[in-house]
Amino acid sequence: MEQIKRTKIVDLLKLDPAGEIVNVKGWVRSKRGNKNVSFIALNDGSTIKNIQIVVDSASFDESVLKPITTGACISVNGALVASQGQGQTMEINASEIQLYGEADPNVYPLQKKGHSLEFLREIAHLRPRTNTFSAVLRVRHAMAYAIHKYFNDRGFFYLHTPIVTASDCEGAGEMFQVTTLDLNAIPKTTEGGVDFANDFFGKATSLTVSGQLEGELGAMALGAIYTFGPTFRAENSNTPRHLAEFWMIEPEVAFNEIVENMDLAEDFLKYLIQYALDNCQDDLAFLNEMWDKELLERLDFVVKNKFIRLPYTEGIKILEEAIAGGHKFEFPVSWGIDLQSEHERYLVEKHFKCPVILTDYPKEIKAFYMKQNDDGKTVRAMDVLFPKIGEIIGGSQREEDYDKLKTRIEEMGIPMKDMWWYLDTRRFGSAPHSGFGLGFERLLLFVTGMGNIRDVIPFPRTPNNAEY
RNA sequence: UCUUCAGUAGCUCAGUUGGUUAGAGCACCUGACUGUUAAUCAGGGGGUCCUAGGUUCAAGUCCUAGCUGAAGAGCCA
Repeated sequence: MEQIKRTKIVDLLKLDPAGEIVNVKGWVRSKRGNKNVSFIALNDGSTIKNIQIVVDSASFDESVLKPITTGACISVNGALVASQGQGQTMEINASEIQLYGEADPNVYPLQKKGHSLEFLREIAHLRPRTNTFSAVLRVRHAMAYAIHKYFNDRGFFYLHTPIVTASDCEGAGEMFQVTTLDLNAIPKTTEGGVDFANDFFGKATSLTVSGQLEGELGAMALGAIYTFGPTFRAENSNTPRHLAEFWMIEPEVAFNEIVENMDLAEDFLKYLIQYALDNCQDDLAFLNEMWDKELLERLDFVVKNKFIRLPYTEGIKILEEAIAGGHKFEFPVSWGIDLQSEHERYLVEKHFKCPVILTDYPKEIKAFYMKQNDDGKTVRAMDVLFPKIGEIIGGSQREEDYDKLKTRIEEMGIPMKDMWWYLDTRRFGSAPHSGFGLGFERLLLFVTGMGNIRDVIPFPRTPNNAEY
């Protein structure tokens, strides 16, 4: 086969189809035709679009064409010409075809017809070859890039916080233990507990549930930082919105107060969504057509409208008025409750029909590190609530006062021995600062319109599932 | 973890108040067709009805337990 430099399909489609000889390599999506001519829809992952390969049967031996089935990988040399057919502007008249790898149709699980997402989850090693997952994964990449670009352009520094952590008080849920101890012969202390003195780190360690506390250390030196890495929660959560391993973005900014934190969160989300609209048109158009007919409309709406900013106390009033007006909730509403999903959904989807930033929650239902308001009852928390997916961002202004923070830690029974380094930020050169956490896969749920979080990460980790 | 629903061909599903040999579409194989668009047309092969018990003359269908998946809830991002 003649050696010609390969052109990706995404680049090919920008060329003038004037008969230039090109090479494409990719995976066969379908082959159809008659005894005179065959049409191969070829995809190489560079775009959701296929290139049509036209094969004149007279020019090729049947033994060459037969193994070219759905899923096979081939390399094609041929002339890039304007298409005679209706469905595409250009196509390649094949002159040479090389088979890289066949895909026995009797056992290859992907067909040219559609599959259920549940079935595709069982073949996570092959599902990136489908239109839906390749589109989702390209959008995922674009969002990861846009996140780095957003922060870099604004002078934030990317801080790498540890994945293995010794603090068990990050306060965000159950943790996975990390150990090299022999689980069949666990050493015990004289009191009967596990003796971690001989463990790898000499103490109990876990996988991180949040990089926030370390992020604060960075912000108090570099001014503005963000983290973007994997986090782990050993919660037995079986929902379309939870993963045991997921990626989180956590910006932290010195001197920002709660309003500036809200400004940052809103601007950041709108930037990312606009970036997707500008750079992932083909993939979003496909997802809109295939899975969620209101996707583009919804993305456009979020970019164009101001988020509602609402104190928790006002939110409770609205919910109480709704009840007075005859609306039925499963859970009761009163000041001090943690809002249930149905309450958040009412505010976002029924009352405002717009993203909502809820602020100033009762301190009892929020984490120890949030800055206490002067009313003595609430803290400067902010949750960004989105239609369809609920809480997409959780954040706050942090308590910068050493004594107030220490008191709160004691009140909540958090072991002080693990917190000394965190408290040092308030002992030495403390300053107001704020930050938030954005769940990367929750963002992707919203941007792609997919309904289940297991379908926006290549290899989902959920309770009872760590295949691949 | 709780509640609800589901599990029948490779995939998506139908299968009546329990009643002959369990069906369809797609996929696959064979053939037809001079340019198709998830091509079309004709024919063919393909089943541990999730598993284990139970009720019954008779179970894909009813009951019990388990396994798996999904949706809702809790927790949260």
